[in-house]
Amino acid sequence: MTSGLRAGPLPARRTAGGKLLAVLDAFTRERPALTLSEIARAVGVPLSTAHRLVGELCAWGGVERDEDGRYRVGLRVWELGALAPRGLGLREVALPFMEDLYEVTHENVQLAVRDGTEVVFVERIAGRSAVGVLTRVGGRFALPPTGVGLVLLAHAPAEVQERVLAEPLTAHTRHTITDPRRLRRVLAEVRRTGMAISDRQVTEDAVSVAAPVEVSGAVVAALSIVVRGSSPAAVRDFAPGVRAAARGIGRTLASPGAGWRAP
Amino acid sequence: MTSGLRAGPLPARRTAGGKLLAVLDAFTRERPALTLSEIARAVGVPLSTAHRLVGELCAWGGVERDEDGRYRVGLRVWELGALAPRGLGLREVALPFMEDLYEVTHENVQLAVRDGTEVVFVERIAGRSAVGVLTRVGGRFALPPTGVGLVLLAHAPAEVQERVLAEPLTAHTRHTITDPRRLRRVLAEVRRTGMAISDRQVTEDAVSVAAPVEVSGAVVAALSIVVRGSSPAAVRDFAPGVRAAARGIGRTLASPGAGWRAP
DNA sequence: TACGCCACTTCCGTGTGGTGGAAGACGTAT
DNA sequence: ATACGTCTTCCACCACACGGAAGTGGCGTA
Repeated sequence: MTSGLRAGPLPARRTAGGKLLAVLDAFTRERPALTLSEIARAVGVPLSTAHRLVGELCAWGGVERDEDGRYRVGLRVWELGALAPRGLGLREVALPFMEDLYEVTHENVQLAVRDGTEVVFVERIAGRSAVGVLTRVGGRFALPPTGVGLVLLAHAPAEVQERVLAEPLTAHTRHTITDPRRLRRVLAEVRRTGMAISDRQVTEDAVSVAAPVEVSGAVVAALSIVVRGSSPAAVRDFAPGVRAAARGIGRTLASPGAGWRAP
Repeated sequence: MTSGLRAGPLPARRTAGGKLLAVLDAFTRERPALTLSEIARAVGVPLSTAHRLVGELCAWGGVERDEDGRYRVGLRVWELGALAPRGLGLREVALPFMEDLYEVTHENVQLAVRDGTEVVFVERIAGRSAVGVLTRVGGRFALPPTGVGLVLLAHAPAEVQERVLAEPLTAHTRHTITDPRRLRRVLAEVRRTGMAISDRQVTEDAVSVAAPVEVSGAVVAALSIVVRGSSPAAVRDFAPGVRAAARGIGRTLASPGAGWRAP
């Protein structure tokens, strides 16, 4: 294989197209509605340039204007996103299995994929009685502290693992693993057992158990259950169910020639 | 208000950014995976130009490469789409109401918004026993023949209604309304009764009843139930439930300062 | 092994269209 | 009235997007 076009780091050059995409990047979960001036500031271009960029996106449907004159992400982007195999495609296959799991446990059920050195949550079923979790559909989080993240990291390319292990591990609670050597041992354990347990690494009262979704040997996603608890024992009983559901999703993805391959 | 930046028709000029967006447009539900050559052909640019455009999108995360070397819509687009208020935002609010409706009826429940002169389906709950429908989440359809479309069209700006009425109405079945004057009368009826019934206008065996989702007087979406049947009587009993659920969604959208305004 | 074909990748000189300063319109607070 | 902030339009300059051409690698055929 040649060097090829792979997902790289951030767009370095300030090209015309890069700026257009930078405009979209300006929208976040915290700031989903922006004025033109805010966009110009975020992208780092003069107002007139931002005006032209936004005009282009607006004509295409990538951003929409509400009646306050502020801009929001447009329907066209959502529509395109529905074509992303790791987004809606994955969700559609996984949802029935997740619902079964929720029916049995009535706890939070989460589905996530890896993007670079982060988890992206693709779907979540949350009960009212279930423990509150920080994550949202479409949201990101660091890999090491989450159950799904441990699974995805354990089966990630060595290069990704080293990149994560090289940087300091931020502690969210006093149970968060911050020692790289300990994390290495945990990852080996995850590979050996085919599941991961995150014990109060994200919040003080939540424990999760996660399992890999495999398609022809490659781990493409991870499924987990999050419960209130203070030790791995809180989720042990759920492990077989999570693993079974994850395998079911993987099997369904592999079967119907829906073009599912590893990223 | 000045002329301002509003969503316009297709991007006319072949600008740098326009081509970048055109690359994304090349992906459809029918062709969700494309080779570089296919993209170049679809966009109408030389291979070398396509290569650069795709490289830029790839670095950003807008497209991803599977191991066959083909390109697919990337996770970043899906993630951004999750910020679209009329996409995931709407879905999150509406889903509980839709599930309630499904629980009671066990028929297809659909949520849609209008984009230009088409409906875009935002969410759908389908039972196994329910009648088969053509629509998918993220899919588009003409306004006049569908229940949700009638509702959205009836409450659309006059300019949009005239644009739809000016063009010939394509018949999907022998029940599809093709006479503009009759459509006008139906739309008036929809406004008067606060609901729409589509009687076998899309397929020969399906009838649907739809109701508007209103936020502070503006219709932002439409909710419907689709059942097997051969006359409006098949859905009459469901109408109150659909209207109630639609009102519930509208109320929830309006309440929590989640920034919901008319498009 | 040699050849042809196809899909992809890289390079670089040309000229097109992206750029951003400036000026004006509009609304709102002082 | 005056000042400020936001948005919109215009246009001359020159960076950088463009695409032809040449090179690479894989695969099937002879």
